[in-house]
Amino acid sequence: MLNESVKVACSNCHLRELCMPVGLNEAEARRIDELVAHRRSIKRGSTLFRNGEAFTSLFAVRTGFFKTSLTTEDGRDQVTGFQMAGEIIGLDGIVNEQHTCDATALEDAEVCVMPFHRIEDLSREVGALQKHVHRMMSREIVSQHSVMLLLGGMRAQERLAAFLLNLVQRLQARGFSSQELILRMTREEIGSYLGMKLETVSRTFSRFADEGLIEVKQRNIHILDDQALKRLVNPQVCH
Amino acid sequence: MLNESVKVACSNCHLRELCMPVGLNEAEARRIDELVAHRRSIKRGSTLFRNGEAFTSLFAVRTGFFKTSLTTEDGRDQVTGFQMAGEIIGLDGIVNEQHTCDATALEDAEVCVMPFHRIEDLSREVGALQKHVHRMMSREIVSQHSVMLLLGGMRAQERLAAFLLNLVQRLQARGFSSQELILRMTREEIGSYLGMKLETVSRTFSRFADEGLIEVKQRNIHILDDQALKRLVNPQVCH
DNA sequence: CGCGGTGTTGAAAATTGTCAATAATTGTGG
DNA sequence: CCACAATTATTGACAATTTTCAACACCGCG
Repeated sequence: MLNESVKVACSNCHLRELCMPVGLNEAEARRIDELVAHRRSIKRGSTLFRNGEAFTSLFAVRTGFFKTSLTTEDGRDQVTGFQMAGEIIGLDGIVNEQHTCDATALEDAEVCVMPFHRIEDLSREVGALQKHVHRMMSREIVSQHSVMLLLGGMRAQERLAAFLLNLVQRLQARGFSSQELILRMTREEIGSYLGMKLETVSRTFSRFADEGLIEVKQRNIHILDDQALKRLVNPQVCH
Repeated sequence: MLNESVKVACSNCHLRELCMPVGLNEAEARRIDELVAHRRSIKRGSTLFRNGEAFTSLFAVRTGFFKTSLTTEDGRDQVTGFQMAGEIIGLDGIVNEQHTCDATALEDAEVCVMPFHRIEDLSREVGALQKHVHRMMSREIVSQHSVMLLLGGMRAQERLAAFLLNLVQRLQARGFSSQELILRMTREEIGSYLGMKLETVSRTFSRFADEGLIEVKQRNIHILDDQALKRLVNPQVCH
């Protein structure tokens, strides 16, 4: 018979390698379980938080798929990331104790709610957690550097190829196929993230399909030639 | 009579509001002083660290001006940021204990070297430091979101306007003029950061000058109409 | 004074965006 | 369950923006 506290325990969670530190002893693992206050369900299309809301917690995605996005005063919006199971949302809110973007569920989702004061308290005592928090934030910074590389220096084809490869790589780390993927976002959202218009995204998909690199059936993508995609991203290194 | 330990004390540093937590009591302030192992001078054009080097320390810029940049296998490079006095360099290295970019001095510079293990040890004891580290990293993440907005959705004019406004705003926070600035970087480096070619940067400067928004004399920029620049970045909000 | 790095400018080419029409798909309410 | 509306996706033609290539000017420094 399971009670609630067992149900939300990180120590039993199949995602723990993704969102929690590794190599904890049993006592530490038990304390880590206290981090998650509760779970929260978010329906597709609704938001986990919005720009301007008070920041209190980080969120670990348990199931589902999110986007984070900014909306400027003049109505443009920019998708800043897509998050899948095991990834952490909300780091932007720490600096001013206020969220600076919207986090929207692209399919029905569930997150673990981790009050940040608990994370801070506990990471003062559990060195592995402290290290983990630092690494999480640093990883975010590094991965945004890659996005800058993508947005700053690449053409539409290269961007989309890099995007697809990044998605399958993350899906593969979660036990999914490295050839098949279902896009949870629209062409417009992909375009926003990649700095191109939805029509260009669509055309580039079609072009990849024409060239036999992928098969596209709406949001289902079948990767036929991942080597060719990799060569697109990194033209020089063509074996 | 000053000894070395006084000389490198953060508590006496005029930049401490920029790079250190505020509201410390005296005992805490004394401990913070231990963070800085020493100072290091970097000549213009040489690097503070390079991609692949072991990460051991964060660096606070004391004087001078840096860029951070990535170089891809196929030789493209992307400037990921410019750092001035009081700003922190090296957060990218935390995740894999290895730097993932190059940090190059654009003018003769001096940095405070803060071994990261000391930061971690001390932030376990001094809550204000822990908070400060978290806020620094979160701030970096948020400001990169703005860069994504810039690279993803803006045209050349808007990008350059936003870039200039960001620079003067940071300079102003350091007590410099909000109309005059000297660019420490080449047009090519600006272009890399903003995702455009150096020729486009040059043309856009000339266009701003033609329209009376700025005066350009090589790397000296005089901002004549900051309101117009702001309107360029945020077209809708035109008062 | 000349040299190398840096910056400017022009003209043509390439890429991407815009606008518009149409198709496919999904969700909703009868 | 079907039909309709709304959303999402594809494609074409044309326009706008940016890049590329090239020539030349400028500056600082030995």
